[in-house]
Amino acid sequence: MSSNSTTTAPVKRACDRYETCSTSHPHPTDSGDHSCHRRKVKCIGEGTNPCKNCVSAGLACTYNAIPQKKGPKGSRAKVLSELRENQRSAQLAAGFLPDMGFDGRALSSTFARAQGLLPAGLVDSCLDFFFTNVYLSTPVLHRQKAQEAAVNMERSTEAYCMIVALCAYVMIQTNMKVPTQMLSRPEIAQVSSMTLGHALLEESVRVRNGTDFRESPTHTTVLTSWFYCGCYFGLARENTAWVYLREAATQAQLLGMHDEETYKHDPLDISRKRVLYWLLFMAERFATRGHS
DNA sequence: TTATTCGGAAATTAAAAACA
DNA sequence: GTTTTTAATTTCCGAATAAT
Repeated sequence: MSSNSTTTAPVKRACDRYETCSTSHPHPTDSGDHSCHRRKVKCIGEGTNPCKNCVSAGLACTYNAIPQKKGPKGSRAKVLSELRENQRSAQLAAGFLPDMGFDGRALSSTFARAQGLLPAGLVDSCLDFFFTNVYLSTPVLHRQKAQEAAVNMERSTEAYCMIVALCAYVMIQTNMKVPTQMLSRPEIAQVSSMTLGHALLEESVRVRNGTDFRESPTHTTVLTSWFYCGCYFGLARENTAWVYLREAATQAQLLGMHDEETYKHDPLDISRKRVLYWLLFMAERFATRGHS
């Protein structure tokens, strides 16, 4: 923060990075491919354009990239919850504790989470897959919100069920190829992504049944039901799919998602909630006509 | 020898938590 | 409200490697 200007030059902005899109991967053909940022060298020249490095390399020099936002995202209590969870696991292993829910409630083993079914790496690749392939046609969830839910899933059953449902949806609907090195149990590597998706769907449904989510619906629970609906359609279990669609629509109604005033304070999510609500509304309409 | 690459330390920044 | 802490991104040092 306090750079001594008499002895050290202040850090300047390096000429262009790969892309302006925050989540994209570097693309070798981008004009910024040989920039100081890419080369990890000091951008020489008092903010001049072109900078001296680009001049000597005979390259175009631009400063078009929009920097990403810095700083923590989502809850910061990640480390603390990780420590708590480690301690809990150790005590569980030693047989000192009954299995507790991540919301602090005691869980019967019927509703406890399955261990090792969904490693963090797999969550990340499912999210990547979702936002590069599925999201374009159904932008119902903001990437940053999804990332926050993924971080919170350790301690929030609601976030856990939504993320597991999202992963199941990706695997069932798109038949995403699961990289085998991401699977913590070697025996899982043998099964198809459809089967793994089915297992994840059942896990999410089972764990959610241990909560009273119906009494306090949220955007997350609506999304979870929506993903269940998509999963069951993918599995050709249409009647179950319709039930979850109606559940999602009812929760959305209870939440007041039809009234944009209720979520105008959340600019990050407003368009996603709008899309989700209208998607549910139209699907419900379609369902009513189809069954009448 | 000089040029280039890239691991990672240090600097920077902003959000969350703690405090008054 | 302000301050502190934490966690994220960005810059670019300097060792390793490649090219001449």
